[in-house]
Amino acid sequence: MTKQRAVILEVIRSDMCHHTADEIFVLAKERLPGISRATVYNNLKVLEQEKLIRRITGDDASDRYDSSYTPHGHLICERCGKVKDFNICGFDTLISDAIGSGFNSYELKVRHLCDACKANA
Amino acid sequence: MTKQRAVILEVIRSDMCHHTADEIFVLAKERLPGISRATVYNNLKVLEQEKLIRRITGDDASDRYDSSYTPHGHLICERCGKVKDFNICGFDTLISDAIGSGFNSYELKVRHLCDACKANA
DNA sequence: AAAATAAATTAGAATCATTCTTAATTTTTT
DNA sequence: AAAAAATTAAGAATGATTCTAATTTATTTT
Repeated sequence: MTKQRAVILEVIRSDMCHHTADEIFVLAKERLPGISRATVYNNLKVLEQEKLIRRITGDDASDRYDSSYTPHGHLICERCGKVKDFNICGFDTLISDAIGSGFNSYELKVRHLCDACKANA
Repeated sequence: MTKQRAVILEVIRSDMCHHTADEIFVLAKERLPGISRATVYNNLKVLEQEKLIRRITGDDASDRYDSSYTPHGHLICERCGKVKDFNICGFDTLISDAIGSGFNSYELKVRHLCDACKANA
């Protein structure tokens, strides 16, 4: 656990939002001005392998990172793009009923219109 | 509905797999040798807006396209990247229980190791 | 049907996220 | 402290997708 890796993990944990790699790079740079983009990408990969964070693929081009590895749902507003977490009980059971056991993880994205966007639609 | 668009849709429908844009380009080119990559990308976007196909974001770099717009699960092999469909009954109910009604669509990806990859692991 | 307008297509350049390469630096082991 | 291994930095390379400008095709108007 190098100091670069520690800062990257802290950045991800210090905020409920799901940042992109580039946002994480900018935020890490504030604390470690010499840090390089490659280091951010390398460590994001390492941290995900170690199950300390989770990579989620949104609707836009760049991936985002979640401070929790435990799978859960992501509620994505189709208008403003905001991502909110949500939990579903009995979900693992439902999936293994459908496909049999032996899956490694899942990602669930639900698209909707958030309250704010619904208000001025 | 231009002939290019028709061919692209046919390519997607003629096969159970979920092709990447580039694969669709190559297959469309067999029937329409002059077709350009930009046309494929443009039409994939149009076809998705018209809910004739669905774009799915796999684990690898390029998106894939599904001949069915109706939401269902995708089973993705972590090693070879192959995508298989699966259906989950009672899923819509489960989601609306968790987040309330009013969602527009969802995407569910489950990661596993396919039989072929499990065999020579 | 000809002219005018609008929409779609093509080819390739541009972009953007991510990965790769190589050298320098830091950490760990002996 | 010397040697070996791992990590980092900087920027070049890659690869998927989007953009641009010119051309072609389709549609509408006269």
